[in-house]
Order: sequence, then structure tokens, then C-alpha cells
Amino acid sequence: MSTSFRSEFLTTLSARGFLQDATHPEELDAALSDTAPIAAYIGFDATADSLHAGSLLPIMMLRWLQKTGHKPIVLMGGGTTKIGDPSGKDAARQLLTDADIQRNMDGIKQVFKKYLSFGEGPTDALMVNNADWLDDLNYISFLRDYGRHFSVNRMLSFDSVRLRLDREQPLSFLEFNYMILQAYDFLELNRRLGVRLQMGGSDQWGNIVNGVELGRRVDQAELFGLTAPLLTTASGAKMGKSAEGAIWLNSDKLSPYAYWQYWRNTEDADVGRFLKLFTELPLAEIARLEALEGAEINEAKKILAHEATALCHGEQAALDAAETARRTFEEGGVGENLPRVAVDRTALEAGTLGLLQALVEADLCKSNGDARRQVQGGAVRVNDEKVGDPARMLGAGDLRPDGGIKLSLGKKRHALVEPN
RNA sequence: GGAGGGAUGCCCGAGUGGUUAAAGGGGACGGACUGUAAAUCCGUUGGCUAUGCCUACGUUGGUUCGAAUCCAACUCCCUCCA
Repeated sequence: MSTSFRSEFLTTLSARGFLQDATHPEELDAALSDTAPIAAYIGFDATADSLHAGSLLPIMMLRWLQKTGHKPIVLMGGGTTKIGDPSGKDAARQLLTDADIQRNMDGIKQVFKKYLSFGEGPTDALMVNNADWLDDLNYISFLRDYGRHFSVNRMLSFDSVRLRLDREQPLSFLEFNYMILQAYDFLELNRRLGVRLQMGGSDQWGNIVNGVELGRRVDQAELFGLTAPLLTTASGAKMGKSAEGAIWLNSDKLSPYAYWQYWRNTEDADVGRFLKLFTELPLAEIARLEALEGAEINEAKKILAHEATALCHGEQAALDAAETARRTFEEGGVGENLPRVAVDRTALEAGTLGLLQALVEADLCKSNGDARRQVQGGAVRVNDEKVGDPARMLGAGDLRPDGGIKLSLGKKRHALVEPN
């Protein structure tokens, strides 16, 4: 995709590295260049009550879409989530109830509100749920009206299916049908809201193309598809995971400080790419930051962390996180925003509060055994002094002048323990 | 419907009666080195009221002094045949 575009939207996506593939680039570019806004959608799962950094790329695409004068549609997979993704070998996966799905969608909407502006205007974002049309489908009439437009021969040739078959891994009929249901989503969105473009990760290419073709066959609609590259870090890891687990976008699941830290720890080789994808800084500015070498690239990482955090949690939260990090790392002090954990004052004053227990309560270790091993491995510090004795108790004598005890696991993970 | 193969810790995968909390790899965490990076090297990686105890090799029973390993039934998956 090295063509040059007329539309602001495609020009931006292309320059910032969001573009992998598109179905009819020229026609799409022309449509996006018209004065009338184009409605475009991306589908999201409703399997958790927040999204994580892996979903940030599509979110940013919707944001750019809106910024360049078009209408973003967030499609929640409420209907498909109800069935459950059949991949993975444990059939034990729980099916979500309607209430679960609704709660998840509410949580996810909180994330989108930070990035998109919702409403009823021509370029305001909308959130829709495919359960609205999938729930009431009649099997026979669905097969007759839409099933006949799908050739199994062709479905078998799509990567999502073919790779599974080549590896002789099971592929259930249910899963095989996902493609059809997703294609139908596109058709339905076109009929209901006039949506003409579907975007997604490159793994969605097959699904998207099917939707485009279904629209053409059934309604003679001119639909478009566009995919973004699948994102991994320079060392090949998937985006959105870290030491602490998933990088959630909701602040009640992951603090803005931890979110800031995630971006601050970006690998050198990824800084330029991430600045383009996850911030809205001008490309010239990014080019300058990207050119920094050696330790100076840390400046670029701080800017990346700030911009990404400000988008997700607001400007003030980003500044606070930076300040906490500065005090914690550059001065070795206690930052205001370190996670605070209340412990039983009586036990503390009696000297019966074990260090191991405190580490677990502070969420630094997952069990006493884990805490014990970390202490023995020399990873634990109390008020910045290394502790080697797993039987160590915390007492009133450990309280610092500010009334707390700072626990550290390794260099980066800290918590402030305070008696209640 | 018939025949055969399989189910092991976060994941992959070895293990076919005892020294197996279970090889090896990946991932993850910690340490060293650095720039709060990467790469590399080292250590750790079921739980607990902890020189011991408990839980764990699909599920439930059985054989045995002793079972992830043998037997039976069941559940799920794969392959081939019809």
C-alpha cells in the first residue's frame, strides 16, 4: 500500500503505518474524499469488561476516522460472544450471560468515550450490538437468503480456515460459521446505518472480504474493507501484555501510572512506530524523536508515555504518572501515586505482620511461597533496604515519617503500605 | 456404527510401577550488565500455620506396600473404515 491518496483519512493512516491492505483503494479514496461523511465500523468482542492495549490500534483508527470528518461505528459482538469463541482446547470455557455481556459492554463503552465523541450528529460515534439482529435469526431463512451466497470451496481457501486445516487442528462448524455471521454484520450495518467500510486487523481480512462480497451480491451495495498490520513488539511479543498481565485501558483495572510505565518501557526499536500509531504528534516531530540515539531515546519514550496516557486517562493523569515515575526512579523517593495498601494497624504494632503476607496483600507477590522465593532471591526491599530473611516481621519501627512503609519488588514494582 | 490413537503443570512437551512437585523448551518473575530499553548470562517458577504437611498428571472407581505410569467405566478430542 504505497499509493498516494487524496483523502485525509487514508493519507493519515498510510503515513502513520496503519495500512496493510484495502479492497478497492482508489474507489475508497474517492468516497472518503467526498464532502459527505462515510460511516465505517470495527468489531470488538464483549468478553471482558475492558479492552487492553492490543485493541488500541483499531481504536486509534476510529479516532482518526472521526478527526478527518467521518462517522465511526463501534460494533460490539454481543451476539457472537454469547456463543463463545470455540478456539482453544478446553470446551470448559464459560458462556457469558446477557447480563455479563451488558456489563462488559458498559465497561468497554467507558474506554471508547475517551477516544471518540458519541452522539447523534453526522460524524458522532455510535455503538451498536450485533445481538440486535443475530439473536432473532431464523436458521432456515437465513440459510436460504444468505447461505447460498457463500461457497464452501472458497471459504476453505481463506487463511483463517486453511491454516487450521493444514495443521490438522480441529475447526468446529460453529467456528466455520463465524465468517458468515461477520459478513452478515456488515450487510446489516449497511442497511441500518449506511455503513460502507469495515476495518480490522489483517487477521480479519477474510471476514471483511466476505462481508464486502455479500453486500454486493445481495444488495448491490458498494462496500469497502481495510486492514491494519498485526502488531507485535520488535522482539516478537504480542502487544498488550506485560509483567502485571494485560494492559487494560480502564483505570479501575490498571492504574494510569502502570499504563504510563508500560509505554515508558517500550523497546528502542519500537519507539518511532509506536509514536506514529499511538500518539497524534505531527510526523515531523516524531521523526526528530525517532532519530535520538543511546540514552537520549529515553526522552522519546517519556513523550510516548505521556501522549498515550493523556489520550486514555487525561492530561492530568499523565502528568501525575510522570511525576510519580520521576520521584520513584530518579530520586528513589515515594511517589504520590504508588499503589497504597491498608494493613491491620494492630498486627503491625504488635509486630505480628509478616513481610511475606504484606507482599501478598500489596499485590506484589501472588502467594506466600512466591514472596518467600522473591525474598530469598534478593528481590525485596523494605524502605529501600534489601531484606534477605523471609521470616522478617514488619513493625511500628518500619514506619517512615510519612506514616507508611515502602515495599519494593525488584526495581520497578513498589507499593506503599499504610496502617488503617 | 466399527477400529486405532490421545488427554500431563501458564503453554508446548518428555515420562509406561518406587529416588516424580514430575525432564526439556517457551513464557513469566527476580538478579547481574545497562538507559526504568533490547541482547546476553545466572537464579526462580503448585499451596501452606513449613527441615514437615497438603494438593496435582481428563473424571470416577479398582489392583498394589507403592500409580502420571497397570485395570475398568465414563467424558472429551484426533485418525482411518462404513
